[in-house]
Amino acid sequence: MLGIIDCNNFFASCERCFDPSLLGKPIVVYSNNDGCVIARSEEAKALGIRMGMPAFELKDIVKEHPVRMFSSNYTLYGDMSRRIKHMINQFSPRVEDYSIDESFIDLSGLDLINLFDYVKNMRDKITQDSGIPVSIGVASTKTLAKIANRFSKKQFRAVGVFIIDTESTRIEALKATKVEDIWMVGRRISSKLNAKGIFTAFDLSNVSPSWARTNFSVVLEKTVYELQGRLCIPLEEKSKNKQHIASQKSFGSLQTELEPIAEALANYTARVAEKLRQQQSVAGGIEIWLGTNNFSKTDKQYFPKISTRCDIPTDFTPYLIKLAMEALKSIYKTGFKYKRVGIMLIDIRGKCDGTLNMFHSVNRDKQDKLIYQLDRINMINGRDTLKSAQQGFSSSWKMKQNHLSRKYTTKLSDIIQIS
DNA sequence: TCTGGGGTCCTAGGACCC
DNA sequence: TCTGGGGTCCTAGGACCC
Repeated sequence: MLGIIDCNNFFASCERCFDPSLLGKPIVVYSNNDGCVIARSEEAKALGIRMGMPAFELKDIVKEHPVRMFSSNYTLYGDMSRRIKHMINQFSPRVEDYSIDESFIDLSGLDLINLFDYVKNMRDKITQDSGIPVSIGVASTKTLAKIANRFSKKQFRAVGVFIIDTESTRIEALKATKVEDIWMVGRRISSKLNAKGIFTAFDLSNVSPSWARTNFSVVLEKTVYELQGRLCIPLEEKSKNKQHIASQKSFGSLQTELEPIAEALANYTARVAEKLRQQQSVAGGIEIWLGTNNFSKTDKQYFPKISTRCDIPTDFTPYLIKLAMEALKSIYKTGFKYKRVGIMLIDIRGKCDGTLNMFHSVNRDKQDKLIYQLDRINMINGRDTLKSAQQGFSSSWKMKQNHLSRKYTTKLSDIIQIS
């Protein structure tokens, strides 16, 4: 058996955790730029606030009801996530870190008679000790465990645990689940399934896996097997290194000049390079893109993209920034109102198996020592204490965060930065 | 006026090899 | 008039996840 532990309304719960006056109140957490809703408390859901709802559509609801709004505070959520994962590790030797608010756990070897007690205790303890309510679904496959988790939230909220451990429970759960609510079945696939007369998870569990593969994909084939109780998607304990590392953000206001866009891009490049070094990799190239506001009906649209290669695979921020600046200049054109810029590191590989260029004489040791000291200084003193001049000091491009909460759980230097 | 950001895997088609 | 068969690698786009 395996389980999935999922934090309820995670971002909203994190905000509430540090402000008891928010108990029982509708809370929403906004995306970057305070653009749209990405998390809601139960009370907010009850008011009809939908996931992804643009902020301006909330205006009327907010007038009528005291909705508390928050800009997303990933420093806080990331740290809470780290704490909860630490607790989860006390309950199972094998854990897969699946997302910021979800973990799969191996529950094999537990006597079935005690399974419920064990999981229930785990759920209560984590909820109590972290201050974030969690729900646990348990079954023989990941796909079924996800369905069990939905049940634990919907039908068995007070308990917070649901286990699919008998054939009759499995069938009952599948019959009560629509295809669009199955993990790995999105909007496109579910509407195609509906057109073929398949509406519930139970319907889908009765098709032949090879039919699913022929008519859809190997992904849906695995889903069918997993609904039948046959494990196809194993637990992955070791988190793999990223193959792409990207950063893109919408500007706080539309930009027309090159300079602020270049400054923003230099900052995003510094971020992705930092992440690259954290996983001890180097990148063989970069991809840069630029975009106008695609929601606008009147603005001229322009979405250029370009990729370039490094002379030798590298993790050296100044070099990557230089490359990014050259790429940006080659796609930037005047006469457009730009909404976002982004960078992706591509062709990522381990630092040690990076290829050398026999015609290139860069002193890598020197670069490594320099960037190591930069990372060290920034870790101790706070992000961007030491940075590239190209990253600049202007703020015209920076995102809107008008409802940001405190970084309650992390270092002083971070807290000082927001004030 | 105002609509997020960061990922993965799979597949089809093109370009190339012998 | 009639022109093979078996591969690999790369890329772009689609679908999905949180």
